Order: sequence, then C-alpha cells, then structure tokens
Amino acid sequence: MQDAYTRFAEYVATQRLKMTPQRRHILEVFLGQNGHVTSEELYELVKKSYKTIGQATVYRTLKLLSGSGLAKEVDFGDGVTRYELHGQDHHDHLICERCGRNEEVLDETIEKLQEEVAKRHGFTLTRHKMYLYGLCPDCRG
Amino acid sequence: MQDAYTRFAEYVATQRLKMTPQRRHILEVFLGQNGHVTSEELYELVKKSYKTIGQATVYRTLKLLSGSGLAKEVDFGDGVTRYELHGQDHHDHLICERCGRNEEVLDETIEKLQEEVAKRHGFTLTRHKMYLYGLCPDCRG
DNA sequence: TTAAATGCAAACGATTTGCAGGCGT
DNA sequence: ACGCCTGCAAATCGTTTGCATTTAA
Repeated sequence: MQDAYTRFAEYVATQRLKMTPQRRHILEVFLGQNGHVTSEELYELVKKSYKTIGQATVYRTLKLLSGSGLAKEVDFGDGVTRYELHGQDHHDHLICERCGRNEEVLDETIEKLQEEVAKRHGFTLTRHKMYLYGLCPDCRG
Repeated sequence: MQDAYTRFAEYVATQRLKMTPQRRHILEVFLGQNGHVTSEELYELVKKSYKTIGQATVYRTLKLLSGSGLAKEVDFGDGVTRYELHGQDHHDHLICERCGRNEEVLDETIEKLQEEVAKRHGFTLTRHKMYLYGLCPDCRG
C-alpha cells in the first residue's frame, strides 16, 4: 500500500506534469489536516513553511489534488469550496445551522436507495452530495 | 387557500416592509416560471415588462421571497444560486453531468432515513440538500 | 532544451453594499 | 413625515487567468 505522496507523484508523472517543491509542501500540509480546509486556509498554513508561495499556486494545486483523486471538493453552499482527503471512505455531512459543527455521516441504505432512484429515472449515478442541516445537541437548548 | 401574491403581501406587511411595483413585477414573473431560475435570468425576464428595474432589486427581492417561504434557494454547486417555487412539495435533484438536464426526484424512504441519521447523531433535522449526479439516458451513449 | 509551473497582479463573475433621491405607509 | 426602496455604480469575495520569468525533466 503506497502512501499519498507516491500516489500523487505517479499521477503527476502520468499527466506529464512536474513535481515541484511548492506542490510537495502543499500536499504535505494538506495531508496534515483532518477534516476539510478551504483554499484560503491552506494558503495561510502553507505560507508558514513556504513564505513566498502564491495564492494561485495553492488554488491550482488543490485542483490538481482533486484531479488525482487524493482530495475531494465539498461544497456546503456558503460560497467557499472546501477540500478534504479523499480516502476510500465516502461520507455525507450533517451540519449544525447554529454553530457550524460538522459531522461525517454514512448510511448504506441511503446510498443504495440513491442508486435506485437514479436507475428509476434512467440515469447512471456517478456521485452525489447530501447535506443534512439541523441543530446539534449543544445548540438545541 | 390564499394565493402566492397575498401570502407575500402579508409577509411584507408583518415585516413592516413595503409592497412596491418592482416587487410585484418580480413576484409575478417568478410565479410564471416553472423549475428554477437564476437571479440573472429572472432579471432579464423582468426587464421585458419593467425596463428600468435594477439588478440589485432582483437580488434583494429574491432573498425576500426566500425569507417569506415562497421561494427556495437551490445550489447545484456551480457557483450560481437558483430559486424555485417553494410549494409543499419537497424534492431533490438528479443532474446529468454532461448535458445539465435536471430531474426532480423524491424518495420517501430516503427522507425518513435522513431523519434517522440525524437523530442517531443527536441532531434535530431542519432541512437537507441532496444532489445526485450521473449520466442521463441520452448522454450515456 | 522546452514545456510546464510559479508569483504577481489584473481580470472575473456572482453577489452585496453605500448612497442620494423616491415613494409606500 | 418617516423609513423603507430603488437604481446606480462601486465594492466585495472567492477564484481564475495572463504574463514574464524560473525550473523540472
């Protein structure tokens, strides 16, 4: 089982792209995060260990990571794109409307039903997004 | 059973806001649409019957309509906010990744399971978004 | 050597906002 | 009258892009 770094290096190679120090740094910092990060957040983090990095490079690299399958875009609908590690573990999101707390959830039955719904309409399902919004235990007061 | 116009008028009144000709026009055109519209699209449509209308007024009114419960925001994740009539009929979206075709879908079992997932995590569910992406029959080739 | 990558700043597209004048209530 | 509204343009915000210059392969 190869590590994320090797996986990315291979992806970059097969695409005839280049492995640069910037990309290495960004990947490393990204891997160090858990949960999701915005491009902006990652940019700030990367700058600590790579002062001259440009904002655009982070945006571009995050897209690359997304293309390689290492990162996954998630969109909570607030106008900011977030990225999270894309393991083999798919999950959806349960978000507290008051405090923003976010829990990853997964329900296999729902997953299967989604396939069925698509099939019922003649579609071939490739992916889906499901966001559940509500109040978390702490905020329900 | 009161019509949408009256409903909006009442909402506007209770909020101590005003019913203006612009808002009337925008509501009317919005009601004439079926499916979803972007702010931009609605702006273009409204301009036909109200030449001097401003872009900002449409944006502002759409938010108002959303607040009144008459309209509902939907976000396909492409950076544009769409609005659709918010009847009592909730539905989710099945979107073709190639041609953009969009079908409204609803599965009661999924709806119930979503409640359960939330409850399992101690959350009280207030709303959700579910977007299924895939290839429609025509694009599957 | 040479196509790709970088950093910068300017460009972008959707949405928001400040403001002076207008207009429902 | 009093505030809410409007239309306009300028401002924002996240993100993308053009470009001259490096740099990995």
